[in-house]
Amino acid sequence: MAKPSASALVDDTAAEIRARIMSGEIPIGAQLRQDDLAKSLGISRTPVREALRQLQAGGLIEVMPRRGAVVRVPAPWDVRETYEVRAELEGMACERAVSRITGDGLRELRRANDAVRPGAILSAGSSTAANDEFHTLIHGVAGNERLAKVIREINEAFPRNVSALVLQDNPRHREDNFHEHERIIAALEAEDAETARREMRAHVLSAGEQLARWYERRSATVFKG
Amino acid sequence: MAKPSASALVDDTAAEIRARIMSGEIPIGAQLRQDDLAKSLGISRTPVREALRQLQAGGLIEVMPRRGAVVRVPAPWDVRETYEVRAELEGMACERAVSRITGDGLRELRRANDAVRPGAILSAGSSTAANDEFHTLIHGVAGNERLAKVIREINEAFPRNVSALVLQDNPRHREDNFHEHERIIAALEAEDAETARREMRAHVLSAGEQLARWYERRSATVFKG
DNA sequence: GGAATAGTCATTGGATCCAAGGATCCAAAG
DNA sequence: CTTTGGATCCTTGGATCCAATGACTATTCC
Repeated sequence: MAKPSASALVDDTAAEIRARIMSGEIPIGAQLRQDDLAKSLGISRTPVREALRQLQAGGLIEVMPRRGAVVRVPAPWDVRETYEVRAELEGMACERAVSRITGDGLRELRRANDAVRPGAILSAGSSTAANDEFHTLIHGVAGNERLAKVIREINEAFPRNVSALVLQDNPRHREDNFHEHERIIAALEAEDAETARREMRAHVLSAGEQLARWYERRSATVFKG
Repeated sequence: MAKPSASALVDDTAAEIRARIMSGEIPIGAQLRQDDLAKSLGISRTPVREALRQLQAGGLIEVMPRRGAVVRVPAPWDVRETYEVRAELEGMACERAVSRITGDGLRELRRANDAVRPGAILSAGSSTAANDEFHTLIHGVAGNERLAKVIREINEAFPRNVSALVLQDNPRHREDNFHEHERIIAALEAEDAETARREMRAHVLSAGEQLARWYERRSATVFKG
């Protein structure tokens, strides 16, 4: 799928702003003033505006007419709904991967997952990186570009650093994560499509539930002050 | 899900251009010059540019840097991939609808489908309209906003008038369509989630196959001259 | 006569300019 | 002291201007 890439500058700008939000450098709920971003990137407001519109289409930010843009604060129910959809799609990808994956593919999955085995020393963010890699590998094997694209777009709806926090703060979740991945690999190896789909689905739903709980706790804290 | 709606003008512009493409007024493969669109809409090029970028994000058009935008010509394999994803999501929606649909909901579905029963007199485009309504009703009942949104976005990737042509030119397909809908309604009424999902999945896949074949015939014709 | 190159043209991309609208702050009145 | 009304300011949205680049054409050389 050849990316037409309308304009290098606008796309780069969008990518840069997205990265800053994903990394938490621009926090959830923060105001995004076009002039600030433009000066911070050394360009004029025009490409910034278009980039913001692109991010809005992805759902990462909200733009109120004449009132500016803010990084969207996901509601817990929205996180749950989104992860239900993602779970379905990742399950589909995993099922499709069963008949397509090779021995090399399985080895790669194991390697990606071993990086986060219980007891491993992890730098900040590396556990989400490994997690992302695991899923991306499966999307690649699934052999459906559109499917991969839709999942990617869904994942861009929420800041990535939050998922990192969820994993970092809870060794228990990290361990669960690891074992869920192991079960998925086992199902792929056994060529059990039904189980592969079910395990992946459960895995994503569980991750979504953790994320939704994190946002619930966050909003409770914010409301109290 | 409150739509932030960044700017009325840009969104309206995007909607207008999208409508023109969907209706076939702007044909597949046509060049889209910003200046023409701007003059045709009585506005400046700025909102047109942003609207085009929005349409590009949806995949309806392709923008090559410095070379302008064209209405994307979907490749048959792309149609098939996309409809596989859509089939999965519509199946999910249908499964979820089983436990949520009411008697009134079932009646509405029957009414929407009866409009296209074999032998009914149909005006141009009304069969796709009825088809769209049938699916939209189910999305509403499924009770997952994000799911409905993702399906909507996927549907916006291909011009709508082509689907209309596919149905209009083939009474046989229209009839098949009607019976597939009937089976889906029956499964919903019987509260058989598994069957509802399977029937909807098959229904969407079949529609996708027809659409892909249409594009195959089209490209064959074009290449011959 | 054909091909290559240079020059012109058309169209997009980015910057700047101007208008419009909402928020905030201050003052005045109840 | 509180509330309401107005004025000012800040930020975004749309229009216009200028630069950059790819396409088309004509001319010249082989």
